[in-house]
Amino acid sequence: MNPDALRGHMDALLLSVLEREPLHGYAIIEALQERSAGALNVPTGTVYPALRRLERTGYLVSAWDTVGGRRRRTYRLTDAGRRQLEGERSAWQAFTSAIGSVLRPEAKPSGSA
Amino acid sequence: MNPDALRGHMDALLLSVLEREPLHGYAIIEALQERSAGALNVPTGTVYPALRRLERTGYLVSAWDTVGGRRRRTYRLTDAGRRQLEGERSAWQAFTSAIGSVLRPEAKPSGSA
DNA sequence: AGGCTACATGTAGCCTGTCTATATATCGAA
DNA sequence: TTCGATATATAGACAGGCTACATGTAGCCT
Repeated sequence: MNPDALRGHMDALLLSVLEREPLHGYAIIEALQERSAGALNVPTGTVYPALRRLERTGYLVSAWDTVGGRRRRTYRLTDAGRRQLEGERSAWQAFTSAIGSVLRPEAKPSGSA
Repeated sequence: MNPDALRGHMDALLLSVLEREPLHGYAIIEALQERSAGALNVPTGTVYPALRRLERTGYLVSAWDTVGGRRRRTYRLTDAGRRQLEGERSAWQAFTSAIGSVLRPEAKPSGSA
């Protein structure tokens, strides 16, 4: 997957994966892989800064906890984050629809000139 | 439309719009708008450099001509460009499928824990 | 004549999000 | 004691789309 393709869609991905339950960064990366059947392999250097950015913006809040001696920072959606997720979903629809309508190979109308 | 969203998809768009017939830059911008029902408003500062890049790569070739006293640089697909377009199309399918499967709000299985 | 809009191309430089590479630390298994 | 998995974090590179600007023709309106 061309890395540039993700540009501008990471936020939607992260928000979406946190919709059902709070998760920590590492688990988010795994969830992304699972849900996409392996197609989305997002490096930590992308996810961790993105999560912090989303927290700074107010879409997420985080809290530290320790499980089995390991420290985790668990993120959960805020109300603003849920609203944002809805916006991201419709933006995604509009986006794929627009690109799709250009990319779709138009069958030439039968009466060719 | 979030400008970042286009990142990595411009090439596919340009190649696709040139599939049927050669066009010059200005006409390509109009074609993009028409085909996307106004959703894709790509500035000249994006299109012209991208076209040159695609020509440098070998997916397009250009030729100058003059119509009504105005100079135009008309681009057409090379064979490599057509092959690339096919690749872009399947990459687009894979991309939307991957993102879509993450974004799609999963209906919780009826028997909630 | 002057001004405006549409047509037409082009570039410099900014912006910013993703990636690579690296660092740190715990735990369990070999 | 070394290794892989788990877990977080940051610096700096990279690159492509965008803003803003520069240039010029044609045709219309007043």
